Amino acid sequence: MAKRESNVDRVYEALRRMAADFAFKPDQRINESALSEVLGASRTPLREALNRLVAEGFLTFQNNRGFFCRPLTPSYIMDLYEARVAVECEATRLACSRAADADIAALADYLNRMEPEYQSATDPEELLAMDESFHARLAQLSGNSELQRILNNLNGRTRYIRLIDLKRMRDRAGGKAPGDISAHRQIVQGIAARNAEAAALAMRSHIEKRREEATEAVRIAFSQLYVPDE
Amino acid sequence: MAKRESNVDRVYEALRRMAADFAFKPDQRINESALSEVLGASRTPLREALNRLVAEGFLTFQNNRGFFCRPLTPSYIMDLYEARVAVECEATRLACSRAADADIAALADYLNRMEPEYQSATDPEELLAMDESFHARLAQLSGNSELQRILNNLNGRTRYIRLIDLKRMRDRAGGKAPGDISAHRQIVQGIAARNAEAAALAMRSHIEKRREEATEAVRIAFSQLYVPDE
DNA sequence: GAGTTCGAAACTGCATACAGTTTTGCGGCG
DNA sequence: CGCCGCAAAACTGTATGCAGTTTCGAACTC
Repeated sequence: MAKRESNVDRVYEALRRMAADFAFKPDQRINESALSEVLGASRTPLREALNRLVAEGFLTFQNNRGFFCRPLTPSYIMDLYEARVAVECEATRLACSRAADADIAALADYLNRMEPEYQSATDPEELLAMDESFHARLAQLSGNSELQRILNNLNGRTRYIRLIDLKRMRDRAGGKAPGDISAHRQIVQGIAARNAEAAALAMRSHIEKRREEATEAVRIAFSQLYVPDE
Repeated sequence: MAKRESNVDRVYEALRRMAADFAFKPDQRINESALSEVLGASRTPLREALNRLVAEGFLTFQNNRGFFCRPLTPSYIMDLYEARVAVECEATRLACSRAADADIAALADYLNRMEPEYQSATDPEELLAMDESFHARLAQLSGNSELQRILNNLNGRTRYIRLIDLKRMRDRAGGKAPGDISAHRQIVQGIAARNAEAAALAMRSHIEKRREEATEAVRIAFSQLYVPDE
């Protein structure tokens, strides 16, 4: 048998994480030679991975000038959140009309089991992972793998902003997670009742609330990205 | 000054067209050496382009086995159409709430100017180009470049099926284009009236009608792809 | 004749090299 | 002091070669 994971895959995963976390600063040019040395691979597999990330919207590319980190602007983040609304609301509608009762119940159960952990967690990364997991599971109920794929991509690209947002919340008052899980519960209830409009509406307002928070988070992200170290 | 288009771009465009048109049969393995010779480029840029197409969902990839044409199944096409509903309905809603009157009027005007051409055209490729152009313009009205990007990708991946569908329509009765443009007109009217729900509903039923046709078209596509030549 | 094994051929994965382009930095000029 | 021009350095674009893996087919077994 052979190795299951190629060099390109490894490099791709590393880059994806770096790009999602803005390890490259917005608009920063990416030096292939330097990066290939850091990642322990030659430029050929590195460029293959970079090309994938361009296609996924994590990076940009200019002829004869190379790869760049995507810019970070409020309107870009807005666009991503609006796209999330589109994808997740439709996924919710589809889940209403075709998800199995057992699967809906399983999601509700998941929500219940997670609740204590969710309420007590303070680590933003952990909170975000749980939140993303819920939304991914919900998208699964739609039975549509394209919507799942798109959502996964959008989540990857808003991840950094959402983390900033969660950190901000943690550092201020502690009253955030409770409201959040109730929103999730409301969505699941709508699905369980097979009420597509209600469920989709709950999803929409849930995401739009997040989006408004995110706008503020972008400003903070800016300061973290441009002033940060030393 | 330099050449604006690199070799990779050229190869990418060629491959994208080939993939969209199923010049490779579903699940067919793609031979890099042979393909690089056909396209007049070495394997390095070819592989970079192939990687982009994998990220965009036009091809698949397996470690140590190479690139494959995506499979073609009814459920896959359904997924793409459902994703289109998600994206275009939300784009329509956004257009209602924020497009400039002038831009909406321009789209209505475009529809009017195109109508004679649309009514008289018989070439499926031409019809499809006009249809895609309308939908792309409408997405532009949303002011959301992510939705535009996703729509563009989805259109690329349903392109072949839609062509098959249009060919089928042409070969049967001639009563198709008229119904179509009226649906477009209805959507634009909804936007002009700033009636988001009506416009989105019109868009939804427009695409869902197409989707049902497409399901039948997939069956035809199968026969064309697996039995076809000689 | 169906199934198995094994070696050769074909193909992919990746490093490297070099050509062409862009960027940088320095010296001269206004 | 700033600006232009130019040459060197740095970087990207792509071809090529080789190592490792998979695929194919012929010979062999039952």
